[in-house]
Amino acid sequence: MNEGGSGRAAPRKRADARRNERTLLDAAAAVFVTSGVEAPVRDVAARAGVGVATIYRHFPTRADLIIAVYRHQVEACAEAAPTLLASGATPHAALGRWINLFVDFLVTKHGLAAVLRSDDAGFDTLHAYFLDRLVPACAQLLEAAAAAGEIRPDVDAYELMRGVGNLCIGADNDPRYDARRLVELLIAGLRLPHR
Amino acid sequence: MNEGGSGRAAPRKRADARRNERTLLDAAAAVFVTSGVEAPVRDVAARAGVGVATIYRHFPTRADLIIAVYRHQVEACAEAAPTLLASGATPHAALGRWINLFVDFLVTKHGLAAVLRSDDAGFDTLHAYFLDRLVPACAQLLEAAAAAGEIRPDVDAYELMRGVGNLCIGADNDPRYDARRLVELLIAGLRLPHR
DNA sequence: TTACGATAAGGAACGGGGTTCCGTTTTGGC
DNA sequence: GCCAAAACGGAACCCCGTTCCTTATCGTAA
Repeated sequence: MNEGGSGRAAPRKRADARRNERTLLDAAAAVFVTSGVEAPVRDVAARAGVGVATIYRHFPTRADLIIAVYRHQVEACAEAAPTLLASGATPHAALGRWINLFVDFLVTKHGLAAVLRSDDAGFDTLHAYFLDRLVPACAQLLEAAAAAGEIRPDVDAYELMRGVGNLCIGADNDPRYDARRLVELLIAGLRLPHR
Repeated sequence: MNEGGSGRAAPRKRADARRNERTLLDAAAAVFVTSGVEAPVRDVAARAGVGVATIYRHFPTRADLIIAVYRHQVEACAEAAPTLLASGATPHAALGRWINLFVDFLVTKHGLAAVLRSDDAGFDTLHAYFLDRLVPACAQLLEAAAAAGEIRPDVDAYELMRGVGNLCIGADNDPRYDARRLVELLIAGLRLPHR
């Protein structure tokens, strides 16, 4: 009875280490909800009842902790793309719904959009993960919509994802700013004038 | 012969203080160009050959220094709005050109867009200044374009400025990301389907 | 020209945050 | 139960914005 029997590569961690990893993920998730993604590392450590070094032992950088916390949701978002495409709606409608999923994800995570856009070297792995996972999903939708003649054919998935992410920055804590609305306008701007 | 004879409110600063203020503005401008707007205060002080406290004496917060450095260009941008409106083009074309001015300003100032969007309390005066100055200019263009039936009538100037500013974040140092293009798409999304 | 008070300067000091180091504790195979 | 390896905790370090306190400079008036 190894760990799920998936392989022998990982030498299996000690029991306390596994326990702490879970505890840390839960603590981080809780702190991120109340204080935002950029909450001090010390806060997460305190909430988990561990020392700061324990965080860095499990997650080499802040970015890795954030990735671990949100991995499930990012995966779900990526996997939603083909599902939406196959759901019968037009490709443009599927694109719109998928973008909405992404926007909802971002605006409900305080500060995540800002971190996603940070050019701090420490967040490179975070950028890479999000882009690797989501850009292909977005590209699939864009290609389908372009092939159907619904949108301009020259829209780059990377650029669009970056733009949408940027529009979501600061969408929390500012009642006068509605990121969803602006993203809708941006997506509307993609449409070809149908004639 | 007072200082320009505008009034007696300011007790006139000492000569060295005036000299240092100029020196600081020049140094800050130079440092911002090479290291970005978020360059360490100490770098600006070193470049100007003064102590850090001197910066804070002249500019109570980082934000005030940034405002002072870019004040001229922000004013010019704000004043361009009525000029463009009166220039004979359609209101929507004037809006497009004005937005381009704003975007060009932002993307050529490393990190300024990011700071403009920061929710750090220290940058409140910076936000207030930019918004106070530019939102009315933008609103004037939006109203004209809406009145001409060229764009949707329910677009808020504040929201649009925030959105455009957000789209400009990180536009430098990423050749795959073209903020101008995305902003164009966003502006295109404002148009009413003309029928 | 010099002396003196007000103004401004300089740099050390403080506080906060990310990251690392090292002595100590816990675990798990023998 | 013993011991080496693994993991832990928190102090330590570094960077950065901001403030404080001492020193230097300016400008004026004798």
